[in-house]
Amino acid sequence: MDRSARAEAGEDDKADGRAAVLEAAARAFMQDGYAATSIDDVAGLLGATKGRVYYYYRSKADLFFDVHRESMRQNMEGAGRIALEDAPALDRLERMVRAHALLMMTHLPFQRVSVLGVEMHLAGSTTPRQRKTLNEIVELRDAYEQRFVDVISQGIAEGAIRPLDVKMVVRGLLGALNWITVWYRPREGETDADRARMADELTTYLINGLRRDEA
Amino acid sequence: MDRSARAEAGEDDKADGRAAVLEAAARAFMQDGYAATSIDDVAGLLGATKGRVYYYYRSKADLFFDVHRESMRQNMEGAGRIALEDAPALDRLERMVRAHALLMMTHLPFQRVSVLGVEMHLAGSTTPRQRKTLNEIVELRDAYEQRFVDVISQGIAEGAIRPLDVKMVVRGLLGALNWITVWYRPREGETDADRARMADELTTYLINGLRRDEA
DNA sequence: GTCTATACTAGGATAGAC
DNA sequence: GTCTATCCTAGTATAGAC
Repeated sequence: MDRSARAEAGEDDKADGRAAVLEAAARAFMQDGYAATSIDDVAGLLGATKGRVYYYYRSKADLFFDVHRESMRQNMEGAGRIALEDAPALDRLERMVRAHALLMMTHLPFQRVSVLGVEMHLAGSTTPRQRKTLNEIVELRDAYEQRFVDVISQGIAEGAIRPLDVKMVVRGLLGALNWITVWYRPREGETDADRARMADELTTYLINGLRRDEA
Repeated sequence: MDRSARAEAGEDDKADGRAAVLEAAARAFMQDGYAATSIDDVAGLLGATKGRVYYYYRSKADLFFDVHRESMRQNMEGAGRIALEDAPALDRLERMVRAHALLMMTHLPFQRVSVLGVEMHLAGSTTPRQRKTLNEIVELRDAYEQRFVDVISQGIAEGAIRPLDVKMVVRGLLGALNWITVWYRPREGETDADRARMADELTTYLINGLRRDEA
């Protein structure tokens, strides 16, 4: 997708190899879960063997972490940044919600793995180095959620959104959206318009519950 | 909790032993995930060894399945049944939503394991017998979701709910509610009232988005 | 960079004593 | 019913050839 952007970067060769491994890992984890996925499975998706995987990543846990980090990056870049634009809060929020919904579908492997949680699979069994990475990821996620909290707070201040428990509502909102990764599977011949329709339907519902009634 | 109800049943001894193992398994799976949980871990929570666990369950997968089945039973019994009562659809729906939210908190170990999914962990590696059980569980879940679909459809017919894509909205609704198992952790000294407040806040938001505007 | 060994361990499952 | 002892496979990670 953003291949052309990186193509001029120079260090493409190494980065591409690594990215390919990461992509394969995301797909494997999505399908079977963390522990049920073997390094052989990941290599298999690449038409390669373990050696390749271990050349780029020193452990399975590191691979897993990187899938999470990448998905957080996608979210921040795709939806989080909208929070900082200059527009009415409710408009921004609506576009953030729609963008997040679409991200869940278009980047399903990464997003599904991320949604199912880090803590779940690596409780305890981490090295200090990995612990640090884990903390970074949690911070990224918190920062992302905070964007939603901020925009909704602004919407309340602007009078477009009724007063409510912002933190609780953000949890509900993101839960509804993240849940997409649980039920969504791309269908044969599905178009962008199909996905847009699903995202719109959800967005309408979730935004509607926030509006200050003015009908 | 429902100890006294079963106390007169007679076959209590065997059932209780089994239930204790199941409870321990739910807690273990919740904490570490399916694959990262060893049978020794489950036994450890009971202050016992493998032997006890294998006496009641023939495999780890069977244990996992039973956690799912139990959580589905809790949902149907606690929230699903409300769908069949005799009252305006929107009233029933509101109570179903609140009940489901509370179930997520009060039965967290079972519910969290269930939410994180069956397919995820046991893709492929199942015996025919287990495959059958798996299908039963999926059917239970579908039947439960259908209750929500039905009630919302009735609400639309009654004119209390605006016309919308019912299936999509149910996915959003249950996603927001199931997500509770991801962020919720019981806090020291937390009361029923605290949990009720959280459930109410979410319920208000999620029901609000469905209402036909009549302000 | 990528492969083919191979070492090493964790953990599911079973047999049989008590 | 519950335990201990044991078998056995799967799968992470590494070493070293190519």
